[in-house]
Amino acid sequence: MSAVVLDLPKRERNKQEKRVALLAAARRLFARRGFAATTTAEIAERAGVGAGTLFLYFASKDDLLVAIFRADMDAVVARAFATLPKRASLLTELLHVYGAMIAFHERDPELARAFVKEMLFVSPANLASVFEFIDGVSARVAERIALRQARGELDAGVSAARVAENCFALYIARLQKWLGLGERLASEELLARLRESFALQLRVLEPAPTRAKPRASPRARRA
Amino acid sequence: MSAVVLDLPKRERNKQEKRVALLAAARRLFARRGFAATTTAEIAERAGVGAGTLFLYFASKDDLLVAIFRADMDAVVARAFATLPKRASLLTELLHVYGAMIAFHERDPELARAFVKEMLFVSPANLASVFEFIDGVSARVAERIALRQARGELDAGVSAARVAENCFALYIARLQKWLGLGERLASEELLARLRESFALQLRVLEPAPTRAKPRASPRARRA
DNA sequence: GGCGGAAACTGACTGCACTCAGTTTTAGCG
DNA sequence: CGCTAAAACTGAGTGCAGTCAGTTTCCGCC
Repeated sequence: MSAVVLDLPKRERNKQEKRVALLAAARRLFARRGFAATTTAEIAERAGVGAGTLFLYFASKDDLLVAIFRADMDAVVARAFATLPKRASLLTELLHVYGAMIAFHERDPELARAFVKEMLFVSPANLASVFEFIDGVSARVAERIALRQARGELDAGVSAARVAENCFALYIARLQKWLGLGERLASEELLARLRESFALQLRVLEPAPTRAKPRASPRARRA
Repeated sequence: MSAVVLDLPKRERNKQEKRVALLAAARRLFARRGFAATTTAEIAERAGVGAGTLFLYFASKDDLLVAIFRADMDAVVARAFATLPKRASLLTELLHVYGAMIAFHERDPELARAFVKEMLFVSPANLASVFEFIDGVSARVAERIALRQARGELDAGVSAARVAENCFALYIARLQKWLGLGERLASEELLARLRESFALQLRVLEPAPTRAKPRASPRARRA
């Protein structure tokens, strides 16, 4: 009866196992049959629990989806930051990261649609997790900005954190519009639009002396 | 709407009347009982049509909500542009307009939540209507920008339309986050955040010569 | 007027997310 | 070890959005 907590109380362990089993079952079924066509009863059965038990672990079917997505997105983002192109511009770096996320969403548009629609309207626990994700991405983006500010390449008088925040907002808005359209637009098109939005936002970071001049930007010159 | 041809073929007229009756019934019931607590059967009954008929006019309950909201928002925006403060800064004008929208959303947060969640994921007809709304607001914002560019107050080398687009994106993202939090944040707080986001985006419009100098912007100077 | 066909309409029905009263499992304690 | 209470679990049940086979209404045409 020692205080060894190595193997947690049986209860806790069971709960963890069930949670994991539910997530795994849901992931498989969503991928195979699609989100809408998968019933919560199926998921519960595959996970070896009662139909009602699922709802002790996740507040809703959407909640479950968000929990799954969150984990996957973490991996996608981590990889994207690990493979940042060398000696690239800030804009290129941003598009590398957000492009990776878009590519991920593109892999399963139905899931992505459901996720993006629900992500801000889930249970408090998952909502916190979503914000954690957003803040995590923004913070790493802010680092990339701050790094250049420190080098004097970018105007240090502008808050890197705020710019990063705005960029995420621009990304989310564009992504939603794209998913809402239901693939009527190629993802390349989305990326191009996002590039424009980012470029416009990032302009505030250009160091004062050189800004006004029409740099090397021969595109995007409509009224 | 409108274009009420005096005697349309009876069929067309009946259809219009039913559509209007459904919208009216839904508006009343949503306002009284709330969105979730109102059933489509109730709406149909109040409108004097069969339960299934509702779905001949609106693809889903959400679709119906979006149709209602769209009309109301039009009025809100029109009024906001009609009451723009005189001789105010662009930022002030923007906050006047978007503030009016936020105030409207605040009046019935449950409806607003449902609307914002669904607006980009509705039937093609309503989706087009939503985009029309977004583009309409952005276009009028762009006008306000262009006007100042013409006067030489703002850098004319930046696309007013793009800036306006970005502003709407920033608004949507902030609004969603706010509604997702479920009123845990005061709307004043939301407005303050939006002001920051807008201010940062609008910086790109500042005329070149004066920009770098810490002009008349004593707030927002954190790392 | 009356006929044929199409468009509009209906409400009983279906399927599914989510609930909850009742049951089983676990943990703490003498 | 029982014993108790609470936590976890269950699956039959509930309510509702959305469907569809069958019915009614409308319209053009002879």
